[in-house]
Amino acid sequence: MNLQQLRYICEVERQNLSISLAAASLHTSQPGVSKQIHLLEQELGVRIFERSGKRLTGVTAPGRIILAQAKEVLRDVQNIRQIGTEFTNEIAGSLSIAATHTQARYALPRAIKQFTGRYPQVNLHIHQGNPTQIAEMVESGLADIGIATEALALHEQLVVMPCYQWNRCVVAPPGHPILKQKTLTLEAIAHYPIVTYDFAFAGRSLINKAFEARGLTPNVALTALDSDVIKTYVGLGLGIGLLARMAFDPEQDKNLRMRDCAHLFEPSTTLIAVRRGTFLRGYMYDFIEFFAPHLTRETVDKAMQRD
Amino acid sequence: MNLQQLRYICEVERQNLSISLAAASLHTSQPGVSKQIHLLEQELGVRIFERSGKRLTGVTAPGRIILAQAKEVLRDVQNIRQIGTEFTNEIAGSLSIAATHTQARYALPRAIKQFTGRYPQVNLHIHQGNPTQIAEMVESGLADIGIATEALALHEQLVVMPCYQWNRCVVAPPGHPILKQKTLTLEAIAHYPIVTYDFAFAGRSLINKAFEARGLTPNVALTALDSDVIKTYVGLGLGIGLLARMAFDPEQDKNLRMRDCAHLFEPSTTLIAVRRGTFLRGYMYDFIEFFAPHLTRETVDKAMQRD
DNA sequence: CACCATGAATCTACAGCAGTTACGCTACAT
DNA sequence: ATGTAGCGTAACTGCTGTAGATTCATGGTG
Repeated sequence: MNLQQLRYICEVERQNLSISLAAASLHTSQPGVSKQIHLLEQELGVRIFERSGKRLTGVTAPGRIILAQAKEVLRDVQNIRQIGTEFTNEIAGSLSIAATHTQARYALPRAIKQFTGRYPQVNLHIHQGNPTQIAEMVESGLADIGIATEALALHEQLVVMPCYQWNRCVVAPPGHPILKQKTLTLEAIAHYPIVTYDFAFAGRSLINKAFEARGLTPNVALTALDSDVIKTYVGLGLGIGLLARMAFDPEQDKNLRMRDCAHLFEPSTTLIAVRRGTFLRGYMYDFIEFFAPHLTRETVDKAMQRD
Repeated sequence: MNLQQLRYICEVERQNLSISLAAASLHTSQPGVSKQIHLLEQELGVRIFERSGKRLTGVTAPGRIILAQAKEVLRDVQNIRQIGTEFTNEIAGSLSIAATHTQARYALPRAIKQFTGRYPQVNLHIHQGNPTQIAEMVESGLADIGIATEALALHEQLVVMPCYQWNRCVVAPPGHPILKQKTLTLEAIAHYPIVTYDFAFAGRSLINKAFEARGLTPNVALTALDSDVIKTYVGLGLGIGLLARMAFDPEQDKNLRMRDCAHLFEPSTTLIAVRRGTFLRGYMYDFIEFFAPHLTRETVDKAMQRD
């Protein structure tokens, strides 16, 4: 058994069971891949792939387990490489962050600015996605760090740490009656058409819960995937917006007015996640600390230990 | 990078930084090992071993991390091999159990008997040791399963599951005054010289705690590493024995008499441990279930998932 | 139903690398 | 000072993995 063989079977699976595609993507020849896979299957004494004639048609039961382990091995090998570069060149490398739109747009910029100032030689990649996609990106190693408010805690492979709490606000065009209410209530909000987040995002479930608890059924006119879309439609007079407090910037959103409503909803906690067992470069620890100052290197290490 | 190189550096570390010994133990030549290690160091760009001239004198900081990861890789590779044999030949293989003397002598035999009846083709190894050694054996992969009462819970890498509870008994030669007491008390026990377990073992700390709680200082005449030694010295009249209830067998220990004292001490829980992330052969699940019937395959899997 | 396109296995030739043996060099002990 | 244990270097050998050409199996299509 060798690492090459493990790479081959993983790539073949990733390429929908095509040996030819896998060979191409690994810059090698199709017969080479074919042969190595056969050798591995022979050595282990089990078929990894199901075949009908000469086509690969599926993954066998043992194959599934073997593939999972093989991925584990390859990740660990990748880790060893990381360790090498970390000690050779502490300030260069790449950092890949997966975050939701709201995080990327409103929470990340400050940390990113600090980070690029400190580590100009680190290539930065920000992937945007919904919380589930973010969890998957971190799990698969496509992203080093994931930031979101939901879904992360469900994944066993992730080490999840709380960053900060936040709550919501109501935005409306100037002069809207909701802005004149003495005290803002859920009843008042439910009275108008609402523009807010899609279900997959930003604690949308908490919003619904609050209304339900009061026996109210809010009139949600439009759900959007990000705060900017919400604000745009509120600006168009489609209704009042219900969004993350941090997503409102009085400087920029001059065409809207905001009222805080932290007292109406449970606060949400933004989480940061890394894959368990991954070797974190020095600058990754620093980025985490820029983003959430209480998450020092020691805190993060402890969380990863605890698991 | 390849698996061979990782094997080499691990073995060199294990052999106290001797390349020659590592080469011998891996059945290859010294220059081959030397060369591969240099190649790996070159590829990673960091020295793994510290050298003074041509001698290896230590492990560098990055080396320590790399070695840890390398061991992880090798274990996972071993796992893949296990998966192969599991599906090729479900009933053959080997099972290595690490247990304390008391467990091996009194608790294991029944499960072992059932096991060998069911799986005659599985090679069985029982390693004896103190709880700390047992934990290390399981962690390093030297043993598949560890059974002990203490120390296991401290290791992060282990998945620990409770098996059964037990308590202690007093043994003494026939006619000893302690056997005639109407009700057995700690005071009565403390009145005689005691022969019991060494501190590392079998909830010895619980014994001390019970006496301290009553302000008693027991007169411990002799501490032993196993129950049989204790019984031997009690037979010689050195004092009364305080040992695990299951370690007294009226059939065999005809020269001694026993009094249960479950009411005097907190019960101890015997634990079973496997290394997290290890692939368990089918028969290993079965062994665990033979030993502790409530630990079904599902229960064990869940415990390993949870971590 | 025949034909074709696609994709995997087989065969052969070759290149590169791991492993071996012989030898030189360095550190440390006596 | 000298011997010895132990690592590195060099040249060679053999094996293993890779590439290219070809053959074989499958499934789709007119």
